[in-house]
Amino acid sequence: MECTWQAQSLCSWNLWQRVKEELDRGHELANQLRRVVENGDGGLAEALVTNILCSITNSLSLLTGNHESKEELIPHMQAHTSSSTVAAAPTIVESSSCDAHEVIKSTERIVDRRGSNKRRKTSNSWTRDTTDFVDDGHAWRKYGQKEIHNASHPRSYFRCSHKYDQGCKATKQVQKVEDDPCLFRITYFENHTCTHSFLKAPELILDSISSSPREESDSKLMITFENTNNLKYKQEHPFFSSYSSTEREIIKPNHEASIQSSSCDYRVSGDQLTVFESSELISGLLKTMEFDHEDMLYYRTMIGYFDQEIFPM
DNA sequence: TCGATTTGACCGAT
DNA sequence: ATCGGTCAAATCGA
Repeated sequence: MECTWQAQSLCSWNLWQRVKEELDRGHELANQLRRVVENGDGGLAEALVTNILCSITNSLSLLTGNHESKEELIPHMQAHTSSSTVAAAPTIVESSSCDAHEVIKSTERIVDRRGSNKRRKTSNSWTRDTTDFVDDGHAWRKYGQKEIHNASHPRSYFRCSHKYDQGCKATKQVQKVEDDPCLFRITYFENHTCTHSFLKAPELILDSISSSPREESDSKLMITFENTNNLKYKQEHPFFSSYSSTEREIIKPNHEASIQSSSCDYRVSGDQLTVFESSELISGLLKTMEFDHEDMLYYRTMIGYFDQEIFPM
């Protein structure tokens, strides 16, 4: 079953603008990353990589209809640009964002503070509704579950696994949506300040899907966001934020690129971005979206930066 | 054995 | 007084 970008109501002009906005942002961030890597600022590079992934994640979320409002997209962290070379970047910073380089001033363990910090403020938080559990690359530890007044579903509480060893303050709450029990509402509080979680994440694999000589002239590139953590459904889910690679290939002009997530595949070919569902690359054709050449260039450039800068040969 | 989850208790905010 | 966020002992499972 195939449908075109224009034919689908979900692919409205506003949606297109938002996807383009995310990809533009990712493109600019990738440019920043290149300059940062050249200057050897590893910390800032890490923050930029995270923001680039936010852009891609948000784009994928928009493309798959897994969104309701812009506020539900993953907010970008504010990467402090100590270097003047990246100061001009038009990075959009959500109100809930926080400094990725923020240093935890005190990691001292508070003894028996149970019940403290109640009714937390909603600032510095963001919500996402999802039907599936897509790993966000962070390690979470469930620390509580509560029946909520006037809610038919309990709320689960998670904290970052590195709360104590690195003082990471990130937490999240997961609760089934009242109107749609198949939907999970995930509310995140505070950004991760841990560095370990950055290394743990599902994999972004640049995977050549064609190896035969015949196909070399028309070689394709697949980028796979693959959850390699074998996470339990009830334990893990959110978004990816880092990666490793098992195979890689430099993107060349006129190549076809595919992106595969745990729930969807995306293929970039010519002026089209094709979306497959449930990782069924061959049989699961669902949506095809038209892009103009400029946008495709942005997308390819961004993918190229991933390969060249994040996965150096 | 050890790390993760469960679940009742605790306690501050409303 | 009630609600909701967190703690921590008990329990589970690899």
